[in-house]
Amino acid sequence: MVPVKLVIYEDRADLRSSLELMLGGMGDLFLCGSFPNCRNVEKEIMALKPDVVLMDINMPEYDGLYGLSKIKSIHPVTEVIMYTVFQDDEKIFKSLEAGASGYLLKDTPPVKLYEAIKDVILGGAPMTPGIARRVLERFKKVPTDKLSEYKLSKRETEVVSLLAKGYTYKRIAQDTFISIDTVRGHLKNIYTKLQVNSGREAVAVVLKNKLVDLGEFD
Amino acid sequence: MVPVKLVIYEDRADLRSSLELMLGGMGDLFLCGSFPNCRNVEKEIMALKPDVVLMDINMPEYDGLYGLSKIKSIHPVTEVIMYTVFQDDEKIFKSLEAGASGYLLKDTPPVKLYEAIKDVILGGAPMTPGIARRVLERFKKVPTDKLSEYKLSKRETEVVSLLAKGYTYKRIAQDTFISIDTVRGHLKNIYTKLQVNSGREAVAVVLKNKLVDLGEFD
DNA sequence: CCTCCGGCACCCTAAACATGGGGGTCAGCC
DNA sequence: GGCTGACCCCCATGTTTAGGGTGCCGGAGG
Repeated sequence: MVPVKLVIYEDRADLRSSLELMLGGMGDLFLCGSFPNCRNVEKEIMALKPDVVLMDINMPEYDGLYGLSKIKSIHPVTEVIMYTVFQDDEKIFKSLEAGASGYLLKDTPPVKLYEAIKDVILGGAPMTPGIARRVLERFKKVPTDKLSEYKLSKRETEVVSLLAKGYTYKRIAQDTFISIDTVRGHLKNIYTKLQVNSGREAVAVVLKNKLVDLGEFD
Repeated sequence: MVPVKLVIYEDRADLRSSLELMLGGMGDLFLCGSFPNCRNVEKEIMALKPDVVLMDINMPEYDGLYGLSKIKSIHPVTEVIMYTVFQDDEKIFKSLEAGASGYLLKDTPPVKLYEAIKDVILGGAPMTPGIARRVLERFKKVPTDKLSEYKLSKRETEVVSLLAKGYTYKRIAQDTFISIDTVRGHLKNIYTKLQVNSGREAVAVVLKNKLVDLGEFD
């Protein structure tokens, strides 16, 4: 198998050189570059076209999040593993939104680091256990699904979800085979229950709380 | 360390018994029950109060998703690892929404299975690499952040995000220190760019595509 | 230089909407 | 039987929106 081309971004010189030593020594890794910050990330990535980047987040000035989004915009096939001491949700999710393929804390033992790099190449998404858990937490449904909280009836849910599609009253009336006045009536009750007083507000509420399915778009 | 109390749900008798053998033999696991379906899951969980459940998804009648949600509602501290041949998104995300702490495919080698159980106890979230990747995909912002796709200007983005909060034109005008007619003007352009023709539709579009931050609600 | 575009402002009109009434049927529950 | 809640319909009033103009300014770029 062709060796995996690896690039490291890490500001602390001592840590960087030990990473170089450690990972560069692995037979099937080819460490083709390591840098203390992301100032020239675009040039570096374009020149080296690495398979995997190990990216520290906390670096002066041009930090890891900056580097990550640059990499993903100019050479998206490069897999980026975030490597940091930080465990705060904001950094985690910003990284994942920007397309990071893994997220490791710096207390990760070297062997695991190596495994993570191999893993990411094989289509995995290596994460420190605690991080993985955080990620899963995001998926949990809001307790009792709020729909019951607002107690919208079946018909009301139907109407409001059509509203959320941007339909006019007329269109909603047609689709549900009821009169436009009835639609109005339902909306009155819905607005009361949701404690809003405009359709747009209602749409915002139901979408934010995922009360309705939007289906796919466009 | 106190042994981890484990319960297995798996309909295939052969697989179930080999799991029993394998995992029961581990010194720090205490296999306190194994069942071919979730018919009596409530009674069983209440009686055994396991630390971890290894849950097959595909079982006749009372399946793993059913079991999972029952467990999470009656004894939420029990960690549930889904264990299945299925890799389809719907099952994955339904499981995670319902509170599963891990998701393993059945091709997972036994050692990894054991590790996963230990992992989940330590607050991890063991996942087959491919699954982890799927999960991360969900977090990715829509490609190039569509904002650029729709090419909304800064002001337009601002206006439309206030609109998404349910504000009226008047309110938006006040908040942005511009005239209400200007707000109207911006909205006209926005609607054109988003290819919609009502505020509610616009709200739906921006929320679905996560073009704006809604901040937290209520 | 001049043109384009974002941002700003104003006007008008017709349509859509929010809100307040007034009704009514039917099913389920005490 | 009386009550409640979901669902249905109609009317009237005033406000808000959508969509169509027109015009002015300033900065970016041909």
